[in-house]
Amino acid sequence: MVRASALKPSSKFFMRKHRKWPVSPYNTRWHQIFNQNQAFQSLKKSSPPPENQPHLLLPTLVYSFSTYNVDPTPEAYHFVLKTLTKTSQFDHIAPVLRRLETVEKFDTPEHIFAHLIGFYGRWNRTQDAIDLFYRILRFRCVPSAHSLNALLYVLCGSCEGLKLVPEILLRSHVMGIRLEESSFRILIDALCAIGKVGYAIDIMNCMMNNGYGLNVKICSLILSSMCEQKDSEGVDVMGFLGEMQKLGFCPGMMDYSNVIRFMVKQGRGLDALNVVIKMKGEGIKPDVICYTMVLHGVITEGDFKKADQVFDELLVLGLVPDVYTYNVYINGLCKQNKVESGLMMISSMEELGCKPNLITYNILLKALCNNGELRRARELMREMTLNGVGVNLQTHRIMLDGLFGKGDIEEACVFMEEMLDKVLVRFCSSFDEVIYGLCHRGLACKAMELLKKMIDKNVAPGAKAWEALLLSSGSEPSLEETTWTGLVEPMVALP
DNA sequence: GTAGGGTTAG
Repeated sequence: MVRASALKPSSKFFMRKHRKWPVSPYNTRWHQIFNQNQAFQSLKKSSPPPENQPHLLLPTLVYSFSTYNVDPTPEAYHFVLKTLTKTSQFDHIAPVLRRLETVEKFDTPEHIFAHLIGFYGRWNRTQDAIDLFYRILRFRCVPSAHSLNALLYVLCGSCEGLKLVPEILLRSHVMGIRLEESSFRILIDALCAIGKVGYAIDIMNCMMNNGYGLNVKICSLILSSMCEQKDSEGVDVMGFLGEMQKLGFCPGMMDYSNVIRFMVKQGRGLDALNVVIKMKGEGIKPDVICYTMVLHGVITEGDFKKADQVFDELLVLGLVPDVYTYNVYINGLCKQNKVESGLMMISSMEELGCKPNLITYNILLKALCNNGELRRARELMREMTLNGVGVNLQTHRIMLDGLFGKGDIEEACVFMEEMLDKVLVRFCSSFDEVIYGLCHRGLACKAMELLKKMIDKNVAPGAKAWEALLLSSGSEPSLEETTWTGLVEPMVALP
């Protein structure tokens, strides 16, 4: 057969001129569509405000189309349903669906159901969403993964919903729906989000058994979820990675940084270093973040020689260490008791245009305090303020622990009072130490004074402070009954 | 199309 469009313009003209039966201008498909459009426009124009008169929407639809003597279109129904969902008119949805199901003859487009299922989900009406899904066939609609996915999104939003998934999947099979990659993806996402990585792997395997190829994003997601497992004992990340690589997975920078972080968290710094070696072998240049994590891991393992090698290597590769890298490195120096070298790093960093931050200073302050060099610690604290780096609770705690550790209890008390006046703090175990120390030196009165101040400032004393005070109260005649009740009452109100 | 991911202490 020759299509009209394939004919020459002159022949088309000929056919129109010599048609055997003239076509009625009122009965064409074109005319019907025109009328339906007119009816739809009139529905849109005259539709009542859904907030006040939602019950009038459906009659308006029926009226608009009957005026133009045409059947209502799926778009008109979708318009009415969208209007109702926008204003959350749950009760008025059912009659519209009923008419759509029993009166209309057209095949209802699936997207109408996907939209409604999503709407029910957003309002936690899971059962409504499920019921509608089961009803889809009755609307002369062949459901696909589109509406199934809409329902899966709803179910994956809650633990109770997730439990219903197996039943829904079986039912979908009966309904003739073919699971798509996107459906598997939704399930895997949900399982990873609740930490059920084992099940997520099962689903991925099931997906590949269904003829789908390896999906890089799903692989990465499962790998990163494995790395985030709280109970990481026995989690074989490298084993999984190897298996996936055999199947053609090419891990990227983020995959490897997840693995490195996992190793370092487990205290396996040298394994993390091996990951970097593996990366280089695969032609991926690890970035400064990977190196910083590995440096941290190696230092935690106490292998300072390796740490220096790692630091040199990153420089050779042309990577620019940033404040994180320097902090890790300086921390390593301090662990080796090379505080002077650490302090010198501050100047080198500044020369290289990398400003030391609060953490840099806290690391060095702690090292100085641990060495009993309180005077230099105070100097450094002044210096950091001058450099525009603010102190935090941790800074104060380091100083207080330093003063207390050096046995300078009087200084410690002064410092603690300063903290209570200046620093917003809810709890600080160092305060307990000071109170404990005072009690053990027979200075229970001073201890009591500080405790009162703590309670005034809404700072909760810990068990150690209370215990020390109770034990020393017997030998201290100055602690009267009223003092105790005065202390205990506000304590009850503490968080 | 890109970003994401890393540091003290408790």
